[in-house]
Amino acid sequence: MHLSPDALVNTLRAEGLRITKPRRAICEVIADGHGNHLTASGILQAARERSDAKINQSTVYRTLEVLEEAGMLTHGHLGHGPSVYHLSEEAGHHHVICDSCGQTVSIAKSELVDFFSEITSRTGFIPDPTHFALSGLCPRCVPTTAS
Amino acid sequence: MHLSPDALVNTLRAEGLRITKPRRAICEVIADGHGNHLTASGILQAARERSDAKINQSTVYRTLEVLEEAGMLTHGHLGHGPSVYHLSEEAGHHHVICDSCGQTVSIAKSELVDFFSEITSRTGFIPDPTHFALSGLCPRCVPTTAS
DNA sequence: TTTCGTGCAAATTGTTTGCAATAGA
DNA sequence: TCTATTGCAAACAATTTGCACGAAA
Repeated sequence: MHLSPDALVNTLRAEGLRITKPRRAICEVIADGHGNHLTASGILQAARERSDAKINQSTVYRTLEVLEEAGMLTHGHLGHGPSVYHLSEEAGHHHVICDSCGQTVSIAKSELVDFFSEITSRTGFIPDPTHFALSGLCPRCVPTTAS
Repeated sequence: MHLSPDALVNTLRAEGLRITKPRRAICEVIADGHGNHLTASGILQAARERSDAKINQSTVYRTLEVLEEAGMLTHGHLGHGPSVYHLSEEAGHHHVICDSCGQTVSIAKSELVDFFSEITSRTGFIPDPTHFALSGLCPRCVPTTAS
């Protein structure tokens, strides 16, 4: 179901890029993090743990960039804080994040098609659901809005 | 139609806060920027131009914070780059931003109610349309998607 | 062997904070 | 007066960049 690290690595190879230890480790972390919203620093940490190579933060950013250009990876913004990354394959959902507690929930892209087609017909824009989060308040954080 | 600077200033006063030259200038800039997406540094620049007082960036941030707490101001994130600010009054719209050229378009909140109520019934989340941007591609930047 | 990719350190950008001086109420 | 607010400078967090070395192809 989920992409294997090799799929990522092979894509890089197919692009004529070199496969290095840091890149391999980063690919593994990303492939492993299925469904999770990984941050650059989280990826760095995890990559360091699983590789004996010395890995630098800038290498992580550069590799993420390369993977994004290859179309394998997508990043999004969940409000404040660092960007989050996940496989493009798994990007078929919309993030909803709680302003108050940070909890996130996903909504399948298929449930948004009506909304998106409406936006397109109204504005001409073609929405990219992989890149934006919808903020709001989760049930737990909704104030007992009396006052 | 649009809020006057005095409305902002008076709100601050009503909260027991002091009215200083920097604050007044910042309120003027915000009230004037109706509909625009102001950034902190843009506000600083404009405030400096219209006031003889020396205004510091940190004062801008602190004043924006105070105005947000007072419910007058809202900030949002349009993907990369700095946060954008506008009057809460004018926040009844959704931002759509082009990933490629940065052009933004607004969609009235009223056109999103169906979508939002669907999200609420599905997830329990209450969306806050003032805080998120929807990214995508504008008509001009849509590739002649043949391949 | 030839470049591409790396680590490192320093630069950038956006934002926040500590603190002593200042100026609203 | 009295304390909220300010300017300043320094701290911070996320990300980017220049550069010489090291290692994939």
